[in-house]
Amino acid sequence: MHARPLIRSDQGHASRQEAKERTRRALLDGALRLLADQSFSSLSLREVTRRAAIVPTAFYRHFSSMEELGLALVDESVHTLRQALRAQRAQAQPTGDVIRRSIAELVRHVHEHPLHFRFITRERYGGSPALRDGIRREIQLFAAELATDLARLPHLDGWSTDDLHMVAGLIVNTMVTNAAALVEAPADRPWIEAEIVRLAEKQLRLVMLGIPAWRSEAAASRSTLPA
Amino acid sequence: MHARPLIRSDQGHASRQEAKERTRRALLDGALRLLADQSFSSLSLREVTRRAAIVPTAFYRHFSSMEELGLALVDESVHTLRQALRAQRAQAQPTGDVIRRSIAELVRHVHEHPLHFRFITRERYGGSPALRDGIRREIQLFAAELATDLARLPHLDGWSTDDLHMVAGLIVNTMVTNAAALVEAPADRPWIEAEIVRLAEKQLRLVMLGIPAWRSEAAASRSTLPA
DNA sequence: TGTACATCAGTGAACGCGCGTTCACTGATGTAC
DNA sequence: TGTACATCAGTGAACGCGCGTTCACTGATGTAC
Repeated sequence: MHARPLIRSDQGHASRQEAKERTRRALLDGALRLLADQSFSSLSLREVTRRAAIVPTAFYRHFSSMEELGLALVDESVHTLRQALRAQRAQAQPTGDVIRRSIAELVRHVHEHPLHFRFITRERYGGSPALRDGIRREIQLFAAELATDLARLPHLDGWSTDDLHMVAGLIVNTMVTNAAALVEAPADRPWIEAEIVRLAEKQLRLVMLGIPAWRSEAAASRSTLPA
Repeated sequence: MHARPLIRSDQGHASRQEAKERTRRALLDGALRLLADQSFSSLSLREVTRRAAIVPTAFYRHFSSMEELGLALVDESVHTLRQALRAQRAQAQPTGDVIRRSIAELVRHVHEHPLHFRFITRERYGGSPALRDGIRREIQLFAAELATDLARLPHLDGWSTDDLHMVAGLIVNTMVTNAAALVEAPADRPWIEAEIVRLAEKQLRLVMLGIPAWRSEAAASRSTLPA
């Protein structure tokens, strides 16, 4: 009948809890490795637990369903990418070749976390509604952050919020599509990858060239209209 | 021991053969309807035959495997789209608002064949290697056809083949990504769809505005270099 | 035209298999006193 | 510090189910003569 103590002794450290965390990671990593070769919807709970070297029923100590595990994978896949892009933006002085540097960072990241990228790419449209929604939301978040950054560029002052979101969407779509092409490219023929990178750079440069023209068009139509 | 006759009487018409064709269609259509709610990899042979109202084993009279059925679906999904775009191109005089008209055609087509589009969108990255490859090939074909058309525009004479493919790739990627967003948009909230269309139009217009700038940049760098 | 035979789309029983989930359990780790 | 009890991650047997594929079959349609 005693109430359970609210304050735990902090000397016991975390042996049990650490072991649990290690198993959880083994489940996530095992799933991620299996997802290199198949879609999430065809991934079975038993396959994942086999990879993690636990019995199927122990799965439920960590996730209440495969879908919950899938959402955890979306979270961590997108989280690593967002961290990387934030880091890059922090050091972003617009010195010269911004486009080439952004793409180089994306390529580096795709190489560093190929399984995360493959997972996101595959499930962006192919997954369950919950997975798709999670990924869509994260991509929109990227676009929103990019729009905020764009708003600070001298080229784009005076642009409406709507136009900023439009161009951010175009850039993010182009990056995501090319990243998907990159991650699906056969690893044994590196020149294919180089070709994708080269074309992606050109595409983004073309978009950038459109920006000043758009601005003057908008300014022109604004100046001919009554306030 | 008689050789079987090489020339068949052509009066028997096609009753049996017609019935077989009807069952084949029932399999394809049943699969397509089921694919509105799930990915191809999680679609079972027995589900498909249930929809087509035949016994599972009869499936093999029409396809040797589910993968073969999947490839047939890719073929016919992309075929209808290519026909539509060819038709539009045939009547294409560059009168005024080309972008708005192209997008309107795409939207019309997405509405007319939603199941085909959803299937292509989902399997473009999520499917088996064979499906992905089939879809990738078809999209590249679109881009190549568009590049050929672009080469005829007065704006773009003097562009290199490589640059034409680059800009065609950018346009096709933007169209495909926006078409995917369209087909995944909730049908009960039509303003979301209108918003996607509006932004897609702006994005393509921005790309078009970049084209003259690109050309002069290329021309400039060419004129400063030795032939 | 009529008959005898060939073709073949679809049937239905059967198989072995991997699946998700239930349940009662074990035994090491953590906590109260 | 030592003891008695609580917690809980992981175990292992068992279940019912849908799956892909095999096989021998049926009977309507098509063909030869």
